[in-house]
Amino acid sequence: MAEQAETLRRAPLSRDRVLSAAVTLADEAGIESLSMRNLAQDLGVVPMALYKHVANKNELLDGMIDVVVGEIDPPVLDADWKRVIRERILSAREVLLRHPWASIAIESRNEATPAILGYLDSMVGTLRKGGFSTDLAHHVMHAMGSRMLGFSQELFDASRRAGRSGMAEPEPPAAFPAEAAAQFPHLAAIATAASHDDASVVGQGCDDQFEFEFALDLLLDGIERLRRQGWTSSRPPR
Amino acid sequence: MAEQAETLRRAPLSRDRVLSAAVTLADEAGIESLSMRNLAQDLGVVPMALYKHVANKNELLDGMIDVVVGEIDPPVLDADWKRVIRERILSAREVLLRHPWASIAIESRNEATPAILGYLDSMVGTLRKGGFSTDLAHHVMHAMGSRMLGFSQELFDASRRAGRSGMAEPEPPAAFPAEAAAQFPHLAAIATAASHDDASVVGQGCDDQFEFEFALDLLLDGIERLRRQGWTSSRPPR
DNA sequence: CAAGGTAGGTGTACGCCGTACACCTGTCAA
DNA sequence: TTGACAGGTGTACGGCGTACACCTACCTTG
Repeated sequence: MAEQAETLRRAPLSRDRVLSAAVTLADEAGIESLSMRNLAQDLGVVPMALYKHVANKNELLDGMIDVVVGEIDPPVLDADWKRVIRERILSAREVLLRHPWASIAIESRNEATPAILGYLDSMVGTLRKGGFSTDLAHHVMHAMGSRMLGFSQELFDASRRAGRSGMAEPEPPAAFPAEAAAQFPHLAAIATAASHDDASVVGQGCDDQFEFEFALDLLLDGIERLRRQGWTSSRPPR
Repeated sequence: MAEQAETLRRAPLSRDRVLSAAVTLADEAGIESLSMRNLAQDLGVVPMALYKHVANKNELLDGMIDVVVGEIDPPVLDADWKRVIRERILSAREVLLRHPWASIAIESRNEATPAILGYLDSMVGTLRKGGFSTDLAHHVMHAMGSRMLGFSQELFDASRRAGRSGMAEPEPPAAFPAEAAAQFPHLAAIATAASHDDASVVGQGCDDQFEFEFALDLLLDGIERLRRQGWTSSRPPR
């Protein structure tokens, strides 16, 4: 009887409930805690029940990615291409900062999901409307790479690390250890300079948002120059 | 006796032998076939034997990464910063193309290995010698991101996919499916344009090497402009 | 030369993982 | 009333990383 009550109390599963529970679990406990078993437990259900709503774990990840991509702001209308793209990418970045596991998940899938294709397609549309040739638009998309989706492969980047191991403690300031400083003097110089010139930045002494926008604008400015020059592929026949 | 003979015939394990067997296995069978058990089998040894030479699987991956990074050409001497950096990055790219699993492995580690730190440090050194301030060099390193190591996060890129599932068949030309073309018209336009304007490019109609160098030069040119202008961080106080 | 420490390979076992497959049960259409 | 079916359950399998106890061949040292 108690069991029956519990069964009744529980809202029935659905693909959407599974996906949003998965997103929440990954947000809170890190992507590596997202197992079918853990997810099922969160939903008060036996692991195999999930398979009535998602085909397998890969499809679950695809669904989670689409949830995240759906949170990116739609393009601003009636603005020049550069502003539209810049703002959309910065919105994507905000979304990915809310879901630090997502960039990792996107990278490790090997097919684009429909939602991502839709997003990219709309980006190309913005470029075309801004006067880019198909050719140039194509190369621009490649040049932007993952930045298009609001993240850049930073090699070793604290916020992405967070997606791996849940709420790992923010890690003490961890100034460049002396031995490493001797071995990597140039990196040490950067590390100390970055942490000194802005005392308000704690811990890792470098402002990710600034770096992201620096690279984004560097690219956008270069791209704008190519567009104004009427750049066209001088690709050798090869 | 036969067993004894086998034991004798077999060269003794060593960290180097373990690492290079692991690299070979990942090259040939794909990174997802690299399990401690498979690796041990290739070496004619029981899985736990590996743990006498590497602490655990993560440390194995770190070691493999260092092997790969060690294959990158040293910097050319006596050339201007731009050429030194460009050539070194293109060398890194060649290495990573030989080991398609490596970019994935590098991305999924969360600490830089000493070899990578050494590589990055020497890159910063090149910039500094080329007249960059520590500040600008820092931002440049961020802007280059993973391109510094010869790969860019391309979102969905055939060569990196190969690192996942061994020698997956090269996949038929796979022209943009008609239904998708309707849904993503701009992507379809790019896909057809790219595969038409160079008949010699087979299958996926887009020249990865060209795209890589396009983005690389776009960045390098923008960076060169900042350097000439004596760019300095106008980072807002906050 | 005997003794014993040690480096390195072995065997077993544990707890995770994804998921195949058979089953049960409540609901609703015919 | 019946029976199909959607959706939750239980059991089981093969794979994974690796802890831990062991065994054995060698080298050092008295």
